[in-house]
Amino acid sequence: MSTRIYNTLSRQKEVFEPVVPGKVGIYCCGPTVYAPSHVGHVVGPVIFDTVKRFLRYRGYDVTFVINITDVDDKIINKAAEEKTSTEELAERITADYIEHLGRLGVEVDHFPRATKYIPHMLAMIETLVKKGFAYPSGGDVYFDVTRHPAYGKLSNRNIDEMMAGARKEVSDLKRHPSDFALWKGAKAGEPAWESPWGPGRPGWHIECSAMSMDLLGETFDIHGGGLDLCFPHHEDEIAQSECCTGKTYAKYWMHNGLMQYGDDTRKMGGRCMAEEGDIASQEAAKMSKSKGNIVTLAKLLSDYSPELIRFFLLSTHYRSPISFSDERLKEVGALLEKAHTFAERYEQVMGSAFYELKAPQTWAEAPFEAGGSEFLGRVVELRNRYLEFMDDDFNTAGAIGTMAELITLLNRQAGSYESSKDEATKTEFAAGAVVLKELADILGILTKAPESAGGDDQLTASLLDLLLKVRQMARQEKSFALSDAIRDELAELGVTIKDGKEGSSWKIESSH
RNA sequence: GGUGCCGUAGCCAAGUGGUAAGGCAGCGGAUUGCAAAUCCGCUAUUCGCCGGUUCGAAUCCGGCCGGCACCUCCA
Repeated sequence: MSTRIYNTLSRQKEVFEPVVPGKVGIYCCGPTVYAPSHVGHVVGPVIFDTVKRFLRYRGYDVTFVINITDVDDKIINKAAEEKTSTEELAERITADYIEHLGRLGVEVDHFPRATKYIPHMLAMIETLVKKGFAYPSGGDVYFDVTRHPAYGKLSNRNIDEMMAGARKEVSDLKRHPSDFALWKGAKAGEPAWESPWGPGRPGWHIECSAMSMDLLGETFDIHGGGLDLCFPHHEDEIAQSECCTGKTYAKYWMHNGLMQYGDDTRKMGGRCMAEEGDIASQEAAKMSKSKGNIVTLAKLLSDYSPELIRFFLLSTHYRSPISFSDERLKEVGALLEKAHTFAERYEQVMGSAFYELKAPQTWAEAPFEAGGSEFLGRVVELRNRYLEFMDDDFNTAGAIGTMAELITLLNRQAGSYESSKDEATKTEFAAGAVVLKELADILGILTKAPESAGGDDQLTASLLDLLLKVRQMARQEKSFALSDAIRDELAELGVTIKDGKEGSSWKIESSH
């Protein structure tokens, strides 16, 4: 069984073979920290976290890196606007970002900061200059794209064609219009570091090369990011890295589709956003503002559970664009709720929490020959289909489909046990539930019971229990008008009543 | 103009040569005092359009239509 990855470099799916057997390094381009995170900033992290989880399940030792760009013009401008230092602004936004990733279940091994890697970058730039791939010019240092024959291999472009479409003015400090800055001479008042070419700061792309190679090696496995970063950012990373080391930089390039807001197609997937001065983005911003659909992550996570956001992002194949809307979120939420309802049922049947189940963390530990009954045969079949989907370029949308089928199968088995009270049926049910947990762990969902919106306190719980007791009396006396009124009115307060064979239960629905 | 991605039911979404997964919504049934939850059944002769290749195509090729992204240095 082998995992295949769509590699942007070759524009086809390739069998995944790590550079170092048993180990995998993943680098994902993170945000420029100048404004609060929005939903687009977490698309890549959630996807690549899932890639990490799946590869770990497949037995690899995975290291996952997301960088933080904490030196940039946008940060400088924003800090000036807010009358604070760039350091303070960057720290604050970074903390906000990392906290949100944590809530979304994104497990990152390293968050390297650009400002901590200045010496690494300077060393690289010096090497590039020494080797003749870069040249100093007026306090800046530029990469000479004409010296790199493979320039354009990732985004499938050639420099001459691009010139035809060039629409911006070209700096006269450059030899070729496509040359890009490795180092930028400092202007007055800007954060600056000493360099052989005078005080300045790193260019846009060099940080990713320096940090990824330092943490993952000069040749590493997977480099990810939003589709919008493919050119020029990733193209330039490849050029400068491979010219510097003479080795292959990243083996597999994965690009995720961008988040879209309904009709408004403002891109949201990468670490950079359209400049405010850009006419197109002004219109987009206006449109978004009037629709009220620019959503910060903080706002989003106050309306929806982190788990739902994560599940939503995984419900579409990662290479497709994903549309953000409340309707879509609600739709996806229905399936997630079904899964949690199943978890409750599991607890009733087994007397222990589904969320606490210890499922196999790797493929090798999982008992693939569950054999025997038709039920377990079906479970294993569904697991295999799930894994085939994931092996095929991390098709989470397809995998979720098989999970939905597994839940239906498990519910049926639960019903079968509840009516027969047959111990063997129960044992099989338990084994099937472990498989569901195993598959959910790969997606990073169903890790804990959904948080209810308030009502966690003892008094509320006692009052609701009391209300249910009163209602039960009413039902026994067949005062259905009364019992229904209680149920209806509680429903309006967001409390759902379920009448089961074993008695009634209440549940406070979360806000959405 | 260049490069690339996409177009599958009311909606969302898998499927890349072998005869259309799954979810939401809807309808019918079981269950229920009625509900909720759960289960069962039904719901695309058809995959933007037109040609071609093939025994066979949503899947490959060509053309067209429609949507989107990127085409640089402070995106």
